[in-house]
Amino acid sequence: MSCNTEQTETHRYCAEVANELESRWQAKWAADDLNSVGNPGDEGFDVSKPKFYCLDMFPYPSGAGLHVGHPVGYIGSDIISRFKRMQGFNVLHPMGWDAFGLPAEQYAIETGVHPATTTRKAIDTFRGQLQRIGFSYDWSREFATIDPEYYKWTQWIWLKAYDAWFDPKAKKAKPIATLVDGLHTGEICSEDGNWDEMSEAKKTSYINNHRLAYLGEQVVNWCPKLGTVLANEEVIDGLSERGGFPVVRRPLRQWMFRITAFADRLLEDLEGLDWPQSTLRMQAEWIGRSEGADVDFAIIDSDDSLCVYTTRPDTLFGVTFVVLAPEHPLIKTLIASPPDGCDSTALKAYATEAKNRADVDRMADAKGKSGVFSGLYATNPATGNAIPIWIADYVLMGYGHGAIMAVPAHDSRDHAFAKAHNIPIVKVVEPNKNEKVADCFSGPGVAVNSSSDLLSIDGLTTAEAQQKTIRWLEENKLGSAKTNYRLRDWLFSRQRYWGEPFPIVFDSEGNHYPVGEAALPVVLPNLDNYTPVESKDPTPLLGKATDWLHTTAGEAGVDPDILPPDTPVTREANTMPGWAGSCWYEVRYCSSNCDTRFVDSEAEQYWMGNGIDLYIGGAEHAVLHLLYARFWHKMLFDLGEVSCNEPFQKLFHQGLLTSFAFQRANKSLVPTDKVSQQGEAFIETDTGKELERVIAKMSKSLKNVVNPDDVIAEYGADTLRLYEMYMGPLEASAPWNTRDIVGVHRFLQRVWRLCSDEHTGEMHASLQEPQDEHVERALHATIAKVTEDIPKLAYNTAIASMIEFVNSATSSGMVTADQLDRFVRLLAPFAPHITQEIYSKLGQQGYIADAQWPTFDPEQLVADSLELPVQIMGKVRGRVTVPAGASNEDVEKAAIEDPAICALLEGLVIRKVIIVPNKIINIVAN
RNA sequence: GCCGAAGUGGCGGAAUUGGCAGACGCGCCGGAUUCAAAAUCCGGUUCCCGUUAAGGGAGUAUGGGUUCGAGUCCCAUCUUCGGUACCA
Repeated sequence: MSCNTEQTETHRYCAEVANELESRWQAKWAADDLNSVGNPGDEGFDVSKPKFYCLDMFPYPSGAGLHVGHPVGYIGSDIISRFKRMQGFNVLHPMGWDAFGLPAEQYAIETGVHPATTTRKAIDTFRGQLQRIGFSYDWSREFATIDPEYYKWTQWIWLKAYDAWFDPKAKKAKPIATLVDGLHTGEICSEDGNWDEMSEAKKTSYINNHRLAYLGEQVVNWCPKLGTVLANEEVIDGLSERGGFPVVRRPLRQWMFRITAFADRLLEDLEGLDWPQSTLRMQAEWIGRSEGADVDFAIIDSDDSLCVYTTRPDTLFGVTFVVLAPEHPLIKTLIASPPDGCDSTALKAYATEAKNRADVDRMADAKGKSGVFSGLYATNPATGNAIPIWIADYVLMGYGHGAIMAVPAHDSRDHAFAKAHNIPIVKVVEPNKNEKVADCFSGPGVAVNSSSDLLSIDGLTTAEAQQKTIRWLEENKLGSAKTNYRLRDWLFSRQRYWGEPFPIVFDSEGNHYPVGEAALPVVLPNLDNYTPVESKDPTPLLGKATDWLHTTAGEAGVDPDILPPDTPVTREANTMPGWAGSCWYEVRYCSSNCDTRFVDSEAEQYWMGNGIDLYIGGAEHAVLHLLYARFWHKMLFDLGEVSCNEPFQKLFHQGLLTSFAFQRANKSLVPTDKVSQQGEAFIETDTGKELERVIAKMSKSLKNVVNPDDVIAEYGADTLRLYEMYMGPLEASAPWNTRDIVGVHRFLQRVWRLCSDEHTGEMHASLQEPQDEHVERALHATIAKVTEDIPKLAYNTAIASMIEFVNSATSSGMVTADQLDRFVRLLAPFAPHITQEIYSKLGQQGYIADAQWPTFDPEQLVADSLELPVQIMGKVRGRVTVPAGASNEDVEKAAIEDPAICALLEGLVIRKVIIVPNKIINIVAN
């Protein structure tokens, strides 16, 4: 791509020219703080202007640096940010770093270098790469989640949650003091008896059990290899999401978030968000609200009863057995004193095995439906029949009550179990007519065989039967309506090193006390050795920092009114998970440098009003990050700390950038550097065998990663930006194809040539000539198209229309300076550097980023005459030209009288003529 | 298994509410320029038939349907990708 070899075309736009002018302008923009936006109250900040907060999901800076897939979304957000700014918005467009978390720590363990060092280095690399692409980020707002000035406030927010409870009546979070007050005045009734008569210890425990951030004993996913517990969301098929190591389940005391209290609001508030449908659905399914009933089953020959949850109370008459999860508390009793018919040895073996089995094994025989009979029977409350109680691992302890009523005729899992263990199957729902039915019908229908002395629901539809059954259950104190959620409380402790420490300490009796605000941040201590403690028992890594760990209440900053300063205390040795920092970063950007509060209120109200206007990021965060961040935001909103209920008003997922990869006949993949092309065929260098070219993710192992630095060196950043946006729709994934880049590069060359002479570098004299009407019309059409496409993020078609304009303007050879000026403004959001250069060459002062967005005249879009296709029986047979605004009669006349059409119509009878104004004419004739 | 999205030339992809399928780019073919090449510029490029041309036919995963007219709407099937996995 060298352009200096040829004397005559020294001034052609090429890599050297692009790189020179791009670096020059970037330096100038940085020196002038072009992209610093300021806040309300700052000098020169015009609050009357509308705001546009456009946020990218901040990256996790890895040692490998950026590849070309990373900037796709960033370019997309940069274009609309620049566009909005030119339209007169105050635009907030920040960037920062999500820098705590497992990958950095794993990398540090491998290299032996402290994660702070490697992470800071990775951040510098990322920043440098991003800056070279020419984004309009306000870098003055940059921060990393590992900055103590930032995680101070992460800890502060956690303390807010620690110091809050969820009022179920008001359906909102409130300070914990309101709970204490309410209990004291009797406004709130404690389930544990009269508040004022409770012991101090009991009161404390009650309060602790109502905090939004609470210490809970949970069966956790412990990963011995990673040396940490993981959230349910971080475990996939029984293996850790990161690393793919086995995960076992064991009980542990951990910090939890009461996210389930917000389940309803997290679900309901999805409505009204401008998000991709698929993501809304995924969130809703993750929350998994279901409506049904709790039903009590009395155990025969016992005073105990069993509570089960069902979504199909209408099938109560079809319950032929009850199943308990292997972890169900009743099983301990069973093993201790086994009833007749109970093989306690088998039961014990089954329960123990199921408990210790990783979920992956448990699921491996999902179809198998193993189980043991308990020896006990329960009474079906509707029929009075005795039904057996079984223990089986297809019932999970973590959902409902860890026990189910089994309806084998109408639930496929119960059906499989009943078949395997010879349990009767009783049909109680008749499908609606004309409905295809498998041997186990689980849809709604009409109740049958559902009558007894106690209750009758025969003939009722499923919905009616459910209502009647629930009413009956409630009247007879046998159960009640119940709503359940799949969502569980959020496990928030990790045993790893590289995370935010919890601002909390324990006394010798294990009571916990918050660190006072003045003592924040609780700084992560330095460790010489952060290799995880690989063990059967969870052991936090910070336990090794003994000097830090053992301290006094005063030293730690605990309020002396709560605990005397000289009390020896132990710090919490767990750290927060990688998600913590990204739960509120969008708020911090409003005033990144504020050191008196987690965010400046005025700035927050201005920028976050109605939420972030556009949030762009990968679909892989559809559930976890977005759910967690919404939860934190709602908590802060309830507590009056932020001004809106939902942080992300509009969400957009950019597509995945894929790359070519090469596959052997056995589907194994070959690294790209071991492949050579011979004609149409791709050959593996080592074996000489032919390979198939397929599309795959970019990955180091496949050696199909493309580095943006290389692309910029060869074509310039403007070309990279244009190419990535021109590949296809922003939301679609597309394969990177180096060969195609030259297309948009040529486009920029033509833009350059439109302005100046390639031989002399001088501006074209013709720029002064009178304007060409066709070029002017084409320009208006292009302005209209681009203005319409950018808000839709339809950048590929916007670029196509600009290419069309340049092509037609080039061939006409008649472009004025004024037209060129308007055109480069149009192109500026996409290619900010070359357009800035031309803008300046045209004699404009200042920066194109601050220029006004060009406007178009709708009248210029209307042509004088139209060429319309004429169809006969739906096939295009000719075309006629009619003046714009011609009446339907005139158009029909023109079509029928057209000689070519006339000839084809010979011998046919015209039945009908359909005219779609300005579109088409169709003649129905036979 | 269930849920969701998608399937258009050699390739990436265009195509308001049903209205000229293949915009734009790549690649390829031809031409100009050049001693030559690269670069650039101009023209062509869905497939099939037609020596060329005029012209004709087929065509948006597959098979049906609705309509004057279907890439777009309806039904069934296939394939790919994403999510989810005993949630009672």
